[in-house]
Amino acid sequence: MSAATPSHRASTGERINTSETTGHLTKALGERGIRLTRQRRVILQVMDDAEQHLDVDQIFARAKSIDPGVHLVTVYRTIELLKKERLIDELDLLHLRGDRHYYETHGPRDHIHVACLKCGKVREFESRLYEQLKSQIEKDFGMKVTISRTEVGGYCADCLANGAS
Amino acid sequence: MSAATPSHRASTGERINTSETTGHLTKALGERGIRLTRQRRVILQVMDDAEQHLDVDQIFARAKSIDPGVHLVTVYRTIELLKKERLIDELDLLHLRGDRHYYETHGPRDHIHVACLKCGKVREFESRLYEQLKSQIEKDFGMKVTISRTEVGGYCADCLANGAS
DNA sequence: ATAGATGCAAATATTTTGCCGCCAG
DNA sequence: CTGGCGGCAAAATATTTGCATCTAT
Repeated sequence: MSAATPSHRASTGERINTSETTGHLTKALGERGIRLTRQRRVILQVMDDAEQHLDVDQIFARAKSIDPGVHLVTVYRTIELLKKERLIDELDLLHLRGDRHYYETHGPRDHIHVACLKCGKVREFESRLYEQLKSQIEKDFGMKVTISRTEVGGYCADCLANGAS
Repeated sequence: MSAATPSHRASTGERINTSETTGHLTKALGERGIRLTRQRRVILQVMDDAEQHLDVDQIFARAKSIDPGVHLVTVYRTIELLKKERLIDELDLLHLRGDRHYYETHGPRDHIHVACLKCGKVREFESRLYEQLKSQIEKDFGMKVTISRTEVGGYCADCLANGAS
């Protein structure tokens, strides 16, 4: 959490899924009085259990393997719902692999996605500087910031060592 | 329309097009030995003259009004070329108005796009903090950062005054 | 019971591709 | 001249919508 000793997450962006996180999305929707259908429960579980950002097809595939009766359209509709409720974040990862979108549960702290343009590895990064930056924007513009997304691309240490541009 | 008057650009992201910028893209491509066709010159001019980020259809419309013989496919192909040459940046503006992409010429300094979720106004923001943040990422990961995109959403001073959430 | 969700198919929207004739260098 | 480029149509992707049916509360 300090600038000098940054608290970025594990190297490929994995998330350790502790028991506290399990069922988080389901619980959150329930508390808001939103109907929990069988299909929704499955999709929410997939999102909660995800060790990293997933695209729509990945979510669909995992959901289907739990319950074959989940339709792709329902995945889209549920994602839309979760976005509206601000429970998940949407990423593009700089369109590194085409224009698809990726989703991940909205954690307690915003983080930056850092992608290697050569090997495609994506890492997460948190920094007090990022929080300061958002505060500065709020102050300078007199606005309330509710969403932010930062994606950074470049060449990672490994790829540089192997002679990337 | 204005909050404080800090060190960022004009309130709706306009760019004053000085004579130094004119023809910048055309010149850059020429110097790289890339063929300058009639259609490309038109599209490059549109991008250079743009006072703000444009989507593909806007670029197409402006190009057609200069030279009706420009095809949409050529716009796509030229944008792809410019992206590859790192001469333009691609934005999504947080998918505020759907999933279309916006493009703008890559200026000398990176800037952040700040969008109001209610009125849709987009402003630009530059900060030393942002440069520091990128340096911190480079140092911590031992990587070379070559692209970065930050998009922030919230409610602007005007909309807050008019009772936005 | 009933508002709201899902499934399915079809519609949209956006971007890419194959092929051939044409033009910038 | 000639290899890359643009036009056209069609394909590929990605996402949304209409409507009848079903279900969580």
